[in-house]
This record gives sequence, C-alpha cells and structure tokens, in this order.
Amino acid sequence: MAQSDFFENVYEVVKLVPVGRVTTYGAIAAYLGSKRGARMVGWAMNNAHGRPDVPAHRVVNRNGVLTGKNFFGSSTEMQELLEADGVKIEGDQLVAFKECFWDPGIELL
DNA sequence: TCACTGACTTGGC
DNA sequence: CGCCAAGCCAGTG
Repeated sequence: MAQSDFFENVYEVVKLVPVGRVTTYGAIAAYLGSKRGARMVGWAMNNAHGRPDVPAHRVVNRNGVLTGKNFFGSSTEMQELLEADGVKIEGDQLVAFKECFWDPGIELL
C-alpha cells in the first residue's frame, strides 16, 4: 500500500465526487466508519497533494467553508477551482452548499 | 514505545 | 449568538 487503505479510500471517494458537487470531511469519515475521524480525511488530503486525480478542492468542512484553501498553492486557488466546477463561493464559503453537497454514504449507496 | 499534532465535529457555557 | 473544551484516528518525531 502507498500510505494506508484509509487514505486510498478517501482518495477514491473524493475522485468519485461529480463535477459541480462537493463533499465534507465528516461525510467521508462517516462513510469510512469514523465520524470523528474527519481529521484523518484532512490528513489524507494533505497526502493527496501527490494525487493529482484527487480534487481536494471539492472537500470542505461541514459548514461548507473552504478550510483547506490555505493548503493550496494560492488561498484563492481552491475557490477558483470550485467556481470552475460550477460551484459558487462567497466569502470562502459555499453558496447553496446543501444543494451542492454530495454524500458518498447516500449517493454511492 | 510514547507523545504530539492535525485541511474536523459536537456539545457546553 | 460566539467562543472554549473534549473526542476521535492515524502518522510522524
């Protein structure tokens, strides 16, 4: 395994996120079986930098805020990528986040 | 081997 | 309504 099955699992879920949709750390963590393990998802995203196939910009916190935008090349790069996907951002926060939310535990069910 | 940290979440004050 | 503290999992020092 590259890093861990946990990380690989997170990558696959994020890669499965359709364009124009977003998911949350908690949703992925819950999908993996660890609701509180949302932190690990963020950690996986950090490792995701070596995975260009993993659109980490489509992963936000439960509030729909681009928490990890600072981890990107530019603080606005995450927002630009999301807007390019067709998502609207306002004040580092997702607009109509509920409508754009993509839950793997439901969509992939 | 133990301890700390971290892109979160939830609850309490 | 806003801030603080605790919990969880895995990786790195």
